[in-house]
Amino acid sequence: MTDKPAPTDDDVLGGLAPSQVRVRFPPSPTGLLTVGNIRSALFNWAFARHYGGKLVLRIEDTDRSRNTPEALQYTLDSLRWLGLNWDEGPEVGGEYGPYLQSERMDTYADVVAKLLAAGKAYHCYCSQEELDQRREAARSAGQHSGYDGHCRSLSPEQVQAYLDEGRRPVVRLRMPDRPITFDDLVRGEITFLPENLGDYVLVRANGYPLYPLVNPVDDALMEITHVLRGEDLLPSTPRQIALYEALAEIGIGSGRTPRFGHLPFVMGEGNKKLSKRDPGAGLGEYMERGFLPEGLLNYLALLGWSIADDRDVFTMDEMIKAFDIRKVNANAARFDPKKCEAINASHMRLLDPAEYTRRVVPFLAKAGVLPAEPSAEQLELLSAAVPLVQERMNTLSESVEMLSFLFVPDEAFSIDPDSAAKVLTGDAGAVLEATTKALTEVGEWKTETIEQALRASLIEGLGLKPKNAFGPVRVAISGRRISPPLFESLELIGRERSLHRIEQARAALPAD
RNA sequence: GGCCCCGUUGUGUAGCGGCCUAGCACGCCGCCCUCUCAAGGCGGUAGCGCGGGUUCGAAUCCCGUCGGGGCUACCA
Repeated sequence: MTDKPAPTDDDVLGGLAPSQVRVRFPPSPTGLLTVGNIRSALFNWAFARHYGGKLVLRIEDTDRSRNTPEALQYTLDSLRWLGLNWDEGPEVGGEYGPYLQSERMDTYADVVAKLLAAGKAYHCYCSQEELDQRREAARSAGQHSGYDGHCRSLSPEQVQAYLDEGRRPVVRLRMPDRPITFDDLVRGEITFLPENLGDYVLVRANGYPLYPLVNPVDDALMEITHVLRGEDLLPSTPRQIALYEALAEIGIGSGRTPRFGHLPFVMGEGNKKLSKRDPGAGLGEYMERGFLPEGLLNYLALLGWSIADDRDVFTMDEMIKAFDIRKVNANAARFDPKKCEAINASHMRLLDPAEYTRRVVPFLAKAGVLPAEPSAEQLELLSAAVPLVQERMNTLSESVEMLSFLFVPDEAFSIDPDSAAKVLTGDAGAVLEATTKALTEVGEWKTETIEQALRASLIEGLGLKPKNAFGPVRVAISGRRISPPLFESLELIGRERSLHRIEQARAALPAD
């Protein structure tokens, strides 16, 4: 039996050699990157790396005031932090530059002139009011509300009349009068009928080029082969295809219409697309909270894609190897902060301890626990402590409160009041007294000997349950009820400081 | 309103006509381990939106329906 043929790479590549793949990520540097943006960037990156093609970073800054140099730099830094490196674009150059649209205005003007000369585009003199009026009329008649083609074939006299009225025209693309069908890489075949595709504006009356013009023009000129982007752009795809075809006919660009793949939305709470103002949407939060780039990326990859049916933690190298745009899901996914953390935590545990140490230093420094450049001793202590906390943390920043008691000088050491109230009650006195005695008598100051001494003294000697025996000691030396393992912690702190802290805690005990 | 996309447990997914009395992960609940918290182990909870077809057989194919979302700018 012959079923439908199994999809092959060639269905995606369409005759291209893998290394000819050129994809792009075109952020508009208007602020921060959102997790949705990042997911798009990630899929493009993984796609390019999978085939050994190129990832182009193009900055879509045609929109005036919203863009600042700082925002651009922040965007670049963010991508670097994530490790989503690009082959062409700002800071790395390339054959197809410039990569900032604001520096390509001459190109757009030139393309528009050619489009106009070839009759692919035309001037439209309709005023906003006239447009609104006719659109409203069409809409209430249950018709499509796109442009009605009013200025498609104006006579020279009519044009002159409009000009005499002082009207300034926009430029519209002449849409073909036939259905436009394309085979979406994630959704399959999609068709739009011509009656729903009005001629759209390429250039504003003030001469300013618009996104629907510059985006496809740059894709054509930069010879982009695959466009992977959010599904919000799906409805504008047939218009872009029409532009590509017009450009091809007048010899601009590669002449090849790229393949499209529309990625599902990343949604937030409720049922709306995650917008940049939603909490949890911006990359900044994740950086500050100490997410690992590989953890965040791994989670984001799971939103619409999966590497296997029984596994969801993987490295970016594994993703590159396995990534397949055809296996991307078409339905919108909700961002789940809990799972994002869980995946990140898995990567935290996977980290080499030395690497964990290196990465956690900035967080300890920021919290004032360590200097920006810790001493050799401090680093040694940190290295010894990392294995104790590594598997207990979801994010790097959480490590701070788990580790600070090791570094804080005695005079600055304090006990969490809540923990003290619950554990350091009057009858903890006996426990601490016995602890002091036992610890004083410990021979070699090692985890094992410490544990032995305390168990003998508190469990066997005082007949306490482990929880009740060690709780007060834990709070006394770490300041919190939740801490790294106790005996190891005692070893790291050293006998002097341990005894000192226990004395402090005894002194602070409520008298009863 | 019009056009388009989407629809498997709470969430993310696996599933591409029989392997599904639907797998995995997160979450949640319980148990074990245990010096706290984690980690780890074991078990549990909960799903194919609905209705028609097609077929010996449908989560899988078709149609309809309902629901959700997007687009509908001289923003990007």
